[in-house]
Amino acid sequence: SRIADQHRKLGASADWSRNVFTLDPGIARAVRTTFVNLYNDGLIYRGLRMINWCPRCGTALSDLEVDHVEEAGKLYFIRYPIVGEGGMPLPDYVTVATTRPETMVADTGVAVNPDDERFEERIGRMLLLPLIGREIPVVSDDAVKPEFGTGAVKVTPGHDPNDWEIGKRHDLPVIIAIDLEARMNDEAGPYAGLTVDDARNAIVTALDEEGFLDHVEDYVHSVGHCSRCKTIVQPLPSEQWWLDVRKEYELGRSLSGEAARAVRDGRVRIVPQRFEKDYLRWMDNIQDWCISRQLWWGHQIPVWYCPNKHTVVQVDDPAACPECGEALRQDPDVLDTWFSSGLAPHADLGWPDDTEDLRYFYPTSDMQMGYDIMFFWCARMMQFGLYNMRDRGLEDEVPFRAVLFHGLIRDANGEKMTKSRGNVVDPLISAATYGADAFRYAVLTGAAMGGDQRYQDDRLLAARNFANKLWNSARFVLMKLGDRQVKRPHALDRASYPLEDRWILSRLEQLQLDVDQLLRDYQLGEAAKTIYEFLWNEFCDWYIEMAKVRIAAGDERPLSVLAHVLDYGLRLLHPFMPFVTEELWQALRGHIDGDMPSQLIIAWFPKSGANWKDAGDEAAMEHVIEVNRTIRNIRAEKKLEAGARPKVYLRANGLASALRETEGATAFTSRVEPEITGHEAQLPEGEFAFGRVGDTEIAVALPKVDAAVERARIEKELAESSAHAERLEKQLANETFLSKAPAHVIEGMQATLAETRSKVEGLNARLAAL
RNA sequence: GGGCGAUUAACUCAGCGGCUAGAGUGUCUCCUUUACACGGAGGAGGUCGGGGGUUCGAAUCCCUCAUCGCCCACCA
Repeated sequence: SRIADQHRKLGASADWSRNVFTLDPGIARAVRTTFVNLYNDGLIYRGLRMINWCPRCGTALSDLEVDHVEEAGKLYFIRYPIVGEGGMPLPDYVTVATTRPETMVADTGVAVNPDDERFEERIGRMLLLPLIGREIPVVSDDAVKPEFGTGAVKVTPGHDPNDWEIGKRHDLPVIIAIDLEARMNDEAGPYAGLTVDDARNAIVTALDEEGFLDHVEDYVHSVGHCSRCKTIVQPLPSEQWWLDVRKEYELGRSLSGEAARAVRDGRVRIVPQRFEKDYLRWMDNIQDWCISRQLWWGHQIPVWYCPNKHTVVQVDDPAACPECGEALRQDPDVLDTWFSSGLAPHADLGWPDDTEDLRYFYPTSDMQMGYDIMFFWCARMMQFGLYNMRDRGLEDEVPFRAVLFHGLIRDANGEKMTKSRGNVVDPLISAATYGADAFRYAVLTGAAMGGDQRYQDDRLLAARNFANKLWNSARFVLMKLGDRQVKRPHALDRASYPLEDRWILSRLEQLQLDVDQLLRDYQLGEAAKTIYEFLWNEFCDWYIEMAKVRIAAGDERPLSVLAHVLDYGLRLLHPFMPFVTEELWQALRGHIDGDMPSQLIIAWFPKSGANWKDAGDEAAMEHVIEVNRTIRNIRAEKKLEAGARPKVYLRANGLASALRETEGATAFTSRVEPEITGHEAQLPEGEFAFGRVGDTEIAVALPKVDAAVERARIEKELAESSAHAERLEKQLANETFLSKAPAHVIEGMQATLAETRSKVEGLNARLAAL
């Protein structure tokens, strides 16, 4: 199918051998079995009730398939004359208010609130229905709100759900005046044959001409539309099949009750948690579900009738009526498609059969869907799963442990994508333009979990650039590997590795820890972004650049680190960007000695043992990076020639060894000639630009210095640093802060303050020297 | 009528109690340096919607207002 094709092209790593289709025989049997069980438990019944009817689709709809849209309409106030002795209308009347005057032809009563003094004497009297001439009674009913309209409401049991209930309570007749095509029928007398809209106009005009129309007010109210075709739905009484979701099928257990309980007691985790409230409110207030549809496509209801009014409800097609042997005719209606979808997790695994798949894979760990189908799908899977799996003794076993609700993708203007608007984006076109991996990454990181996002090309572009960056970095690693096969670096040999190796390996461990935690929290986008940042900003920007120096000098040890970090990086990124990572990994796998299966997709996912984790190494390397940034910053500000290789004096204390260890890298990546000394060392004669990182003083030799520009630069930096130091001092002088804040926060702040103070000192010294 | 979400750099979005608020795109300067110009180096750009409160400390928690969006509801 088209959608399966899209899923494949976007890299969904599904087990396609277990692909199922709604109308597959296995699912059909699950549907029938469920129906029959629910029927036998008395939860499914056929009944005449108010339904939502779509005149265009020609079918009943469930409440969920009706969209309520606010519309500017009118409230019509109509006078219904009171009938006196001998059936003559009196000059007195009751005025009712309605938004649908055309339904008055089917009125069979007028209702008022029993406590409404204004109508006390009217209750029980008869009214003469204008235009039609039928006599209808005034009844009293609690459902009427005295403060709305006139306090009197016309009762149309045939065309209004409320009135249907009122009518039942007062034994009012039901008149149906609107047919299944939304046209007036013979009950509408002179208006028969008109559409609902035309009838409304004609009736209002007639009422006005004959003096029955009191007045008209503007009124905004919501009108139900078919969610599929947007046609205004008609409330109609109709014989349909219903599922009673509140009725107990066992002591204390009902479909909605169990589905709500599973979430309340945490057996099912809803992510993000805020959707839990929506789910529970809906489940707690649920009404019977109209499950029959008058459509040609779907699972036909497994109910048969014979001419002698016998009804057969069973899973397998019956040959003849078991009671009288007459021929049977199957109910022509089909089930709401969500009835079968709701069986997904267990029916897909073979239920009602006792299959190995069902035993092994049920329940599903994580379920995922857009929040817009939470009630349609998630809610039904919960209900049916808990109900059906009782036959395995799993009455408390949920269909899935967690359900993730993601947001919707909107167009660049934030509009919902719809076929009618024509603003729908074909994911395959995006994938063809930017790559499926880029599409996946962009969509995954485009919004926080559960939030909607706008489809913007620049997000795709950024993701595509990342794929390209990854590709090129891997190309570099492979090029340097040549035909070598390397062993993974081993933490026991850590002392023999230089700082940058220890650093990137420590960072890689941290990445694994971070990704693991993020995935546990279902922060998929954050996990992807974290990997992106590691690979680009740490691996590519620093490690590869630094490794080049040693490789150029003939040192082969960085190759093992490069290969290992790339391997783990690809593994971590694979779930997010399966295509590039698999492709690159295929090229890489032969170069690493160790557990390298035939495909990345089946390779284990890295999980940190924290063997390389070393805070000291990370801090030292961070220092080196900052020193380099400062040097480059000075280069840029001083507008030094790109090809110039100025002398740089680094006067350091604590981190002097780290700087020495990475001296070659500094020389290469920042294009300078560094000289690392202690603080006591004297600078040679000449002009310098100064910087400072921690307790490392940086002096970049310059051709000549513009004192004014240098002073301005230092002053700006001084102002920022002083302000920062002041804030920290103030905070650290605060007794309450010191007593209440956690120790690590205070220590961190003290360290920062010390660093900031020495920076200020250094800046002041340089300013004085100028 | 209830409920939820959003409001952070020019744009699209992260961050959701702690150390000078981040990313991508765009923009400015420099660089065709031997993986990558779909690139590299550096920079500019934000009183985190308004107002109040809680706290040693708030973009982050509470209240309130505003604007936008969504969901639910038998709104004659």
